[in-house]
Amino acid sequence: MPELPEVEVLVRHLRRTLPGKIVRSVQVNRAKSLRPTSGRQFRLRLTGARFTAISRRGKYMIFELRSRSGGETVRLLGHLGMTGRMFLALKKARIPKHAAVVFDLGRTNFVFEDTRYFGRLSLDLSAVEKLGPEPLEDDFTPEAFAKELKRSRQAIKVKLLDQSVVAGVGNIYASEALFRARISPKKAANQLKQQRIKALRGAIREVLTEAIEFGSTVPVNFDGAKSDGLFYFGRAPGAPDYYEERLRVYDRAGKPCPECGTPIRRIVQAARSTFFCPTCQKV
DNA sequence: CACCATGTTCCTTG
DNA sequence: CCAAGGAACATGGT
Repeated sequence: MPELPEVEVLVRHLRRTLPGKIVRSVQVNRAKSLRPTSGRQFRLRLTGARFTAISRRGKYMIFELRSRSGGETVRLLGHLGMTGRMFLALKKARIPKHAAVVFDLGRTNFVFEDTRYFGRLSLDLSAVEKLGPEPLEDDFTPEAFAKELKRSRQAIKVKLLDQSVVAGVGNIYASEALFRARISPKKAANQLKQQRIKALRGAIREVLTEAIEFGSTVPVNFDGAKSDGLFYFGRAPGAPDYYEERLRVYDRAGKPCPECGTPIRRIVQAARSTFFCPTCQKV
C-alpha cells in the first residue's frame, strides 16, 4: 500500500476508529516485524493500553497509547514496507495468513498484515529522527531542498527516494513528480537549476496532494481484502473522470505519453524501475 | 524456470 | 568521515 499518500489516508481512517479502544491482548505471530523490540517487551508494554492518537511522519505511522496505569504515554512506530496493511476486523473474520501482529480490542481485532514482512511495528521510534522535511509542510522550502540536492551527484530520481532529503516520496510518486516537472530522472541532483528545483518541489507537493485526495474518495475496504489494487491504479465508482489515468508514467512503459504521445520508457536506477517520457523530460 | 513488485538497512568499496 | 552501489530481507504474481 505504501507511500506518503497511502499512509496518510490510512492514518485518517484509523483516527476515526482506533482512539479509545483498549488492547486486551496482543498476538505476535512474527517477532521479526517488531525489530528491535522483543515480543515479550511489546506485549508487556501494550497490553491494557488505550489508543489515544495517530499521526504520520513520512511513510511512518505513529500510534500513541496511554498505559494501563494511566501515567505514561506509549508510542508505537509503524511502517508498511512494501505490502503492509493495517485494519480493524470483526472477531469472527478470518485472520490473514501473513498477519504479523493482532491486537485484541474486545469487539474487534486490529490487524497488521504484511505478506513480504518488510514492514515494522515497533517501540523504537529512532527511525523518524533521520527523516528529512515533510513535503507538504512549510519547512520543505525550495532553499532547503536545493541545499540537499547540491550535495549529491546521484541521479535525481534516486535522490528523491532518499528519505533524509524529503520524507515520504517513493518509487511511484518519484517518477510521477519528475514527469510533471519535466525533469529527466537521470539528471544529476547537483546539476539542477534553482528554477527546476522549485518546479520539482511544486510537482512533488501536487502529486502527493492529489493522491491523498484521490485516496480519500476511494472506499477502502478495512475488512482487509484487497484494499490497494483500487487505490493505486483504479478509480472509485463515481469518482471524477480526471482520476481515471491518475498515474501518467508509472508502470506505463510503451504506452503513449499523455502530453506528446512518445512511448513511455522504463529504465532501471538503483535496482528500481523508473518510468519517464524521453521527449518531455529532457532537462 | 525467469523476472517483476509501493521499502529500508547493512555491508563494501572508493 | 562521506557518497554510492549492491545485496539482503521475503512472498507472491505473471
